[in-house]
Amino acid sequence: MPELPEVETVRRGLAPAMAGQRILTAEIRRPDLRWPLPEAMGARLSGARIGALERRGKYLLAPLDSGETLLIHLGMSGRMVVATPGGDRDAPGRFHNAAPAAGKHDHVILEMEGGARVIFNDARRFGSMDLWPADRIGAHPRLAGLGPEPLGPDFDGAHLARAFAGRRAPVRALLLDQGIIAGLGNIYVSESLHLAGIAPARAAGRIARRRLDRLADAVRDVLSAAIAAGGATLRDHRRADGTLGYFQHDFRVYGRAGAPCPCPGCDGTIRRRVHSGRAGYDCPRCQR
DNA sequence: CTTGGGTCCTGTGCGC
DNA sequence: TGCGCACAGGACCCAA
Repeated sequence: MPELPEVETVRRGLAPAMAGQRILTAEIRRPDLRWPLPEAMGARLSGARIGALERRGKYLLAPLDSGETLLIHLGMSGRMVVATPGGDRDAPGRFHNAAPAAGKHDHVILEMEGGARVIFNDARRFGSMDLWPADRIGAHPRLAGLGPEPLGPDFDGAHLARAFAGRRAPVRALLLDQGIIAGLGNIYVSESLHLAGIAPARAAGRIARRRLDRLADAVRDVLSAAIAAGGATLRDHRRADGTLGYFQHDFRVYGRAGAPCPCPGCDGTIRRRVHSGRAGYDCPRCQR
């Protein structure tokens, strides 16, 4: 499901229930995710107090007072759902009774000290969790190779120029590379390239520096707007608090094949093209 | 090193 | 209504 704006939205939604709170118990209902959950994860989480929730690219990080950091990746279909005793909770599962039933794909359930229940649900199980020493969290195999945060100070046109130099791969493919820039996925790559007026298939290393500046700006603008909208909601996905993100209504090209290009004065038609198994969207008229 | 393709898994929506 | 198939927001792994 989630790209950077959705993960950031999840982080903000989880913070009230998790940040500064102690985990009373951690129930592991299914350990075989993308990678097996770490040894004795339930015991290592139980009793630990969580610090401030953080995000790096598409990863959520929850530092614990045990000295370990809980690392979470939602994969394609992963969700973090917060259920509170008095409140309700969106599907799957319910939390109305004293003996709540777990949803079908609820793999990890955290009972928080404050009474909230935090559930990791992931139908496709492409998501993952890991525990890693906090003082070496940057050396985690999944984090060590990540590129800069697109909304941080290290990301700009100059960075793209360095990363793209000599590369003949389509710019679309390199923007999806988390080692070049952390957090973009299929949606926001299409959106950013359209906003920047750059064709997805263009060889990355042959894009003029000035246009890379524009691309960097487009990435930041698209991500910022998406975060402000609470991320995008496709299908039945919801935010941690059950509300819906609404950025999908602002998509310029994603999922809009056949629709007119939203650019003022452009009479192009959005098209859908499949590269290496992934669908991308662009306007052949105003993206060059 | 770079590049492209296959793969993991389940659910959903569409056309017939 | 049922069935089969394409497709889904990720990213690793491997062959060329």
